[in-house]
Amino acid sequence: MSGGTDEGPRRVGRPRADRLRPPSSRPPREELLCAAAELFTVRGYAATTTRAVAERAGMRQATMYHYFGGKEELLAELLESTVAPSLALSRRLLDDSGRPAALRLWELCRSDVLLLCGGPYNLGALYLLPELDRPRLGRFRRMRDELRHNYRALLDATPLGRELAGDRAGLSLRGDLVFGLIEGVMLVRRSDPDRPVAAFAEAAADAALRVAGVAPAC
Amino acid sequence: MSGGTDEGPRRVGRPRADRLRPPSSRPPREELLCAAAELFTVRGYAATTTRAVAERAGMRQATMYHYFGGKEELLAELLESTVAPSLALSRRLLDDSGRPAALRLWELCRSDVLLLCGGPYNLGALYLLPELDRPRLGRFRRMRDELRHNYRALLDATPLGRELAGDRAGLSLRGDLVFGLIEGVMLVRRSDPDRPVAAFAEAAADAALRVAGVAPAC
DNA sequence: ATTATCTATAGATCTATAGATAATGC
DNA sequence: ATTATCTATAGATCTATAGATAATGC
Repeated sequence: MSGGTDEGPRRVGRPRADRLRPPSSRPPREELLCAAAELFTVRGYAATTTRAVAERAGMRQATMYHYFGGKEELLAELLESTVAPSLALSRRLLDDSGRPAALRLWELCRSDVLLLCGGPYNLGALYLLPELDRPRLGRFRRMRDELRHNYRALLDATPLGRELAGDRAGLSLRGDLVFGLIEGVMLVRRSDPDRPVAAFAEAAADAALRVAGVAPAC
Repeated sequence: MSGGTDEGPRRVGRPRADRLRPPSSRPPREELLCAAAELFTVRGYAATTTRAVAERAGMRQATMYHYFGGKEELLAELLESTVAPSLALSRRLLDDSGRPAALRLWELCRSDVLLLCGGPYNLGALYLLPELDRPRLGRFRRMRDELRHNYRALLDATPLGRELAGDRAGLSLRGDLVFGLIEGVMLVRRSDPDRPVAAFAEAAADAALRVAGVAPAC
């Protein structure tokens, strides 16, 4: 009879005051991040107080400062988690010169949409936050810039990309439109949150290639 | 020598305390809306205080309440101004059955992008505000829903639309992707604010038709 | 008299820190 | 002893209202 899911609170430190909810097996940092993700997307970043985040994670307001320096640190960690996997994939795809560039671009788009729409919260909606300009979010901004740059590089490696190599402005425009379409899926998701994700991601990737003008079958 | 631009303060009511800036010829309501547009887009809606708006408009915080019931009313008026002209145009285009539907859809896209990117502030960035669910913004939500519906109706009237008339899910998906691409221009604008608007609007409209799959020349 | 503005402020927050407390670990 | 949490709070806001004031209009 041992090994059940609820092995009782064997934790160090003063017990929590909130006896209403189960002790929760996840580490407190994760509980805070999860609470922040929900509140930032549903109520808004600036409108969310540190008290609301902490209380939803089952602890008192002051306790949050044991794990994070403030709201901004929570935001930075959440944002980076939405871009890191796509960035890593984009690097791998850039190196993999075996397959056609258009195909690799398609895969990046599909995977990026999956990431943006797969999680329980629409974290992509935070990309328009004016707070993104704050210094502490510099690392996220740099990651996103590199991702955008990698989209561009894949597009340039395409047959159409080589053809238009002289037309820098035109290529830049197409690249930004593709990137905008992919990140714009957060708007689509908002208008219809219950759409099946897998099929949607493929449809969005198809659309991105049509925008780029490199659709395989047209 | 009369008829100069600065005919002196001949206004009713107690003079403003702020002597530092010129009396400003525009009506106070407009000054407030303009200040709010800048602050909401640059600093964020929730992060902007009533004091900041009023002071930027050249008056004291309390005076704002003479013109608006609060921040939310400013937001509602700003948002409606970004959608009203496109909505009116979409109605006219739906009635004008003389020209091909694809062409009319293109025109709506172009005009919508022009509206979203033409003004001095990126008001489209406010479309993701969680505050949009508040009751006072119901009118804006309904206007935007009708606009989305009219995009869909134009797409349905297209040759491809008639062809796919049975595939409701597919059409809905394409419609949402088109609408998402157009509203997503605010993301593109954010990443490159100084792009020439007119050419960009046409390029975005072209891209929208490619997403829809009804591009004239492909 | 009417109007647009001002000053002052009550009441309600919210953040971040200081210091106490109640567990486990040794 | 170490740790995770708690309680309490100082200081800094922010919103919305009450009531005073300084113009013009008649």
